[in-house]
Amino acid sequence: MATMHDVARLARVSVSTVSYVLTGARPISQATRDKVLAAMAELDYQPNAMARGLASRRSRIVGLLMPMDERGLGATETAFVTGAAAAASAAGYHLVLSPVGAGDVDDLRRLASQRMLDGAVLMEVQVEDGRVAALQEAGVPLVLIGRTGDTTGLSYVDIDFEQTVREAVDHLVGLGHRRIVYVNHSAATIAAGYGPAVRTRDAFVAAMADHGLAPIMIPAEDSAAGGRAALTAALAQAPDLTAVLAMNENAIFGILGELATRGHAVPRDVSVVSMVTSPQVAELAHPALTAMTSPGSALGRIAVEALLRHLEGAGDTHQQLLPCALEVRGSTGPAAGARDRTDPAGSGPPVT
Amino acid sequence: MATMHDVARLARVSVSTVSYVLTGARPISQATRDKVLAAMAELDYQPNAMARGLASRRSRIVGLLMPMDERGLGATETAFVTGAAAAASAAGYHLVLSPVGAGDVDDLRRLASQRMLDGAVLMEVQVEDGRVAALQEAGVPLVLIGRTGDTTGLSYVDIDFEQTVREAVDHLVGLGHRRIVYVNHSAATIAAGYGPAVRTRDAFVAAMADHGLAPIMIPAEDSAAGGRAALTAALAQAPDLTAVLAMNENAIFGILGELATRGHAVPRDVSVVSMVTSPQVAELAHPALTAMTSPGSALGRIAVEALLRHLEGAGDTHQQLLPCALEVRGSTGPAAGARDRTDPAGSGPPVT
DNA sequence: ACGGTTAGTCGAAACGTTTCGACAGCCGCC
DNA sequence: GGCGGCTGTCGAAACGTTTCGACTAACCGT
Repeated sequence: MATMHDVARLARVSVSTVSYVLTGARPISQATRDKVLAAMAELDYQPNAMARGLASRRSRIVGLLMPMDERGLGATETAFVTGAAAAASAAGYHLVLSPVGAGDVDDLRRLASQRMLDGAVLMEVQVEDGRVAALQEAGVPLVLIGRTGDTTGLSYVDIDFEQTVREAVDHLVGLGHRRIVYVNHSAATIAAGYGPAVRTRDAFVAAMADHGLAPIMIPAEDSAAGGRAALTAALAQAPDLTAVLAMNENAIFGILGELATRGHAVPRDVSVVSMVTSPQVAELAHPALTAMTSPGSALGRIAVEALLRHLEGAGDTHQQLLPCALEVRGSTGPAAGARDRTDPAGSGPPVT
Repeated sequence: MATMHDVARLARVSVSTVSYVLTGARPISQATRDKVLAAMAELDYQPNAMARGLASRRSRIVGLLMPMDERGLGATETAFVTGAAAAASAAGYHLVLSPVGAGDVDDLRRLASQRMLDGAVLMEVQVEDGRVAALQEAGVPLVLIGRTGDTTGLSYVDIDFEQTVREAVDHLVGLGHRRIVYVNHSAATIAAGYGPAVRTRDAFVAAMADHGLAPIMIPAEDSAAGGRAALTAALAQAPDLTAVLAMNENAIFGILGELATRGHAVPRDVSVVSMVTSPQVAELAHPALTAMTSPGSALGRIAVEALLRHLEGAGDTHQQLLPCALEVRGSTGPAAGARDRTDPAGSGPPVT
C-alpha cells in the first residue's frame, strides 16, 4: 500500500506538497501538481482514511441514527436510508448506520465522544428526544428527519403533515364524503410523542373543522390485526362512515381485509386513502390505493446534503417541510349517495 | 476531550500502561488497573477512534455493500440490514452502508484501498461478482449474503433455496395440486445470474420431477403489474393450473389482484404460496399468504458475526444455508377436486 | 533601489493511539 | 545460588496524514 511518502519520493517533492495537491489548502504550481498526480497514478495511491481523520480531525463519516426496534423498518423509512446513503456516497462521505433510539442516550454519548462521526442524521425523532442534547453537548452537528417539539436552532427535514392531511381530507370531501375516520398509529405511540402521529392527529381535527365536519379518530397497532380491530372499532363508533384515512402503513391492509370480510366494497361503499405511503406499497392493494406519496429517498438525501453543508461551515439552520403528493388510484370514489345530498359546507363537486 | 495522556497523568502511570488496561494486550496488576479505570471514569475518557484505527491498523468498521438501484429494498433485504447493524453494534463495531453493486468494482477498489474497512458483507451477490475479487486483492475479509457460482474458500450465509422450494412444492402436492406454476423474478434478472432466481428455478424443476410432475415457469417483473402479466401468461400456458408458487415479493400482489379480477377465489380455486417472504408482508394479503418465511435479520446477524470471527483471526470459512420456514396461512387449500382424484405419485392426503 | 505582497515549496510538529524492546523484580528449580 | 522465565511497567518509535511557520524568488508600486 503506497503512502504519501512514496508519492513524494517518486515525484521528488516534499510530503506536504503532496498533501496540498490533494487538499488544495495552498496553491501549487501546475508543473508540480502534474508530477504529483502522475506519481499518484503510477503508485495507485489512495489516502489512508484513518490517518487523514486523525490529522484533520474530520472523519468524513456521518452517522444515521435510528432506533432498531421489533419490526424493522417500513418501506418509507427504508427509502430514507437509501436516499441518505446515496447522497453521502456521492459527496465522498461514508454513512454509518447506528441503532440508536431516543432511549439509548448513553450509547450515543459514548459514540459521539469517539470522534468517529463528523455529524449525524436522526431518524424517528420523538417530540422530546434526548439524542439532540447529547449530540449538541458532544459538539456533533446534526440534522433531523422529523422534528422535536422545540426546533429553534435545529436543522430538520420533515414531511408537511398539516398540508398532507389537508389535501387528503379535501380530496375525500370533494368526493362528497362527510363521515371520515382517521386511523392513526397506536395509542402508545401517540402518547410517546411520535411526531407524525401527533401532528397528523391535530391536522385532521383542523382540516375536518374547516369543512364543518366532526373528526372521528381511531388508533391502531402497526399490524394487519391492528387494522382489522381499528376498522371494527370505527364501524362501531360510526356505522355510517364512507371513508377511511389511514396513517398506518402496516394497518392499512388489515383495514382493507376487514372491509372485504364485512362485504363493504372499495371504493363503492367505502373510500380509502393511505397517508405517507410509497407507490410500491400502494400498488400492492387491490384496488391500488389512492395515497399521499411520501417524498421517500428525497428526504434522506436532503437531510444528508444539509448536514454536509453544515460540515463545510455553513452556519444557518435548514428547516424544510415536504408535502406528500396525492396520487389518486382505485381506492377512492364518490361517496355513496353523494349526488343526492346537498353540500352545506360548500365544498364543490369533484374536480376532474 | 480527554486523551490517554490525561488519564495517564491523573493515574500516575505511563501512557502505554493505560493502553494495556484498555486492550488487555499485556498483563496489568489489579491495583494499577483500578487506578487507571478510576482516572478514566473521572475524566469521562473515550478513546479516539481515528487514532486507534491508525495505530492499530484496525478501524473497527465493517462495510455492508449493496447495490442501491431503482426501487430500493424489499422487506426481506431490509431485514438483512437491520440484523447486520444490530450485530455489529453489539460487538462494538460500526457498520457503514455503501452503495456498491456488482458493477461498481472501481468504486469498491478505491474504498477498500482507503483502509477504512476491516471487512465487508456483500449483499445481492451475483453468480459472477467482481466485488469478491476486488476485496480479496485489497486484502479485505468478506462474507457473502448469497453465493457466487464458485464458493471455494469463501464464507457465506444464504437461504437454502433447494430445501425451501422442495418444502413449498411438497406442501402443495400434499394438498393434491398437480398443475403448479412457478413465478420467478424477471427474465433479465435470471439472465444476469441472480442467485435466488437461478437456484429456485433449478430447484423447482427438480422438486416437480421428484413428484413426476411437469414444471411450469413464468418470469415476472418486480411489480404488481409484472405479477398480473405473469398470471395472465400462466393461465394462457396452463389454463388448468390450481396453484401458484411465487418467488417475487413485489409481483405476488399483482398475481392476487389478477386472480381476483378473473374471479378465481383463493384458496378455493387457486392456492398461492409466497417464497422467501417476511411475515408482515404475508399478513398484508387477504387471505393472509401461506409463505416460506425468510430467516430475515438472522441472516444479516450471522453474516456479521462470521465476519467478525474472521477479523479476530479465525481462518476457517463459514458456509451456511438457512431454510425458510413454511407458515401455512389462508392462501393454500386442497386442490379443487383433489378428493375425487387418485394419486399415482403416492403423496399422501393432506396432513392436519 | 527598496520594503511589501504573493506564489510556491519545504521541514517538522502535531494528531492520539498501539506496540516493541527493555528492564526490574520475583519465583521456582535444578 | 545462578538462571530462565514470568509479571508488570516504562519510554519511544511507529501509524500516515494535515497544518504551521519559515523561507525563497518573483513581482509590485513608489
